[in-house]
Amino acid sequence: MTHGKPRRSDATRAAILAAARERFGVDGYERATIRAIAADAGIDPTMVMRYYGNKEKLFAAAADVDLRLPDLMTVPSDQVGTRLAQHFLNRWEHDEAMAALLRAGATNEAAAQRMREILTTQLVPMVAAVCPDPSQAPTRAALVASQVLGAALCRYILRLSPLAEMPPQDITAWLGPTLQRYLRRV
Amino acid sequence: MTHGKPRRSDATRAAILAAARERFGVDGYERATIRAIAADAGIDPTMVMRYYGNKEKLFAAAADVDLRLPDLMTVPSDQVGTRLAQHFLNRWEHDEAMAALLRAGATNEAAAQRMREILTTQLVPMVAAVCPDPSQAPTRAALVASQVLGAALCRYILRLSPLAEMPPQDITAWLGPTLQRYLRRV
DNA sequence: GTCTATAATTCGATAGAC
DNA sequence: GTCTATCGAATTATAGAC
Repeated sequence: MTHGKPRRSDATRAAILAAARERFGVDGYERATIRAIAADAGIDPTMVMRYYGNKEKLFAAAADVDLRLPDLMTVPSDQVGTRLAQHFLNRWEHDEAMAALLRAGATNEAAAQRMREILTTQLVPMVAAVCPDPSQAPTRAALVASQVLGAALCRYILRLSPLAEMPPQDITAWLGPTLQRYLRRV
Repeated sequence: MTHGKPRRSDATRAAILAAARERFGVDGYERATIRAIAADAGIDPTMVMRYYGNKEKLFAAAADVDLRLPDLMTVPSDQVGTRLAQHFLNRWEHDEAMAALLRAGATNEAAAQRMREILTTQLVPMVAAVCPDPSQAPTRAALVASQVLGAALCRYILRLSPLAEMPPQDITAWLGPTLQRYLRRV
């Protein structure tokens, strides 16, 4: 969301956001401190407050994730499950904001609210486009979320063996048929 | 684990544990305070420290959960998935310690360690008893955990609609085939 | 824009009277 | 066993000098 004129201190703001995503992702909302985030970003803690107002707004900015869901209409209908599993695995591996949101959502109501919004506004419409009966989209999307978030929880947060060490393609092979069923089963 | 002689203040200890399970379950590890737990139990905060030493030990006592897994050997092999889904739904609905452990495990390393122990010592052996190749038990158990924990996360922690409001039997009907595949698919 | 100093809370934990 | 009082540390957030 680029405004008309880029501010001079956008680099500093970006450094703060990167540090915030990492800290919120590793420590969760409560234990991630403004001080630690500022230290990681190499600036003064006061600057964080100046730029983002308070801790809650900083988190909202750090956890403003876009699932970047693919267009499943171009995928053969018997492969949408595997394709979606691939996509989510890739997103989790490369975007720290995903872990930040998940970890914080477990203990912080505002973060949980944001997760519900993201799932409702991004995942549900995509599911509605590929599932047999669009009126079932919220239910099917919630089931997809339950498996995707559960796998991410076990792999990235709890670091449960052997799920934490498995190659992404192995996980995709297991989760693909599950998501396929949640998306398409009549 | 009843010792030889029951102590006089076991009622107080039990009240503390019940309050701790609720607070840890609702607030997570960091935001659940000794003061709030003591207030819920109707006693002095000092007593909590006296009985349990410190916050970490109190949580360990509150989150000492037993999955009470059923003996799936007595269940027809094509129904183990549904039977297991039923069991977990029932456990989540009736034991606050389950939510306490899940919520805390997301932000507290000690709690995550306890979850790994519980899954390794309780779930893996059960899976080994019913899956085709026992050497795959850790992998299959982790997949079962990913779906069960993910569903619990969405339903009880994030309160994601419509999963949060669905009747348990509807959820069982969806998750049963998934768990069946994770347990038995060759 | 940047930093020092500090206000205002809150928490876990302890000492000690009774 | 129970409670009062409090310590010491950590946190978010603000005020204000430069």
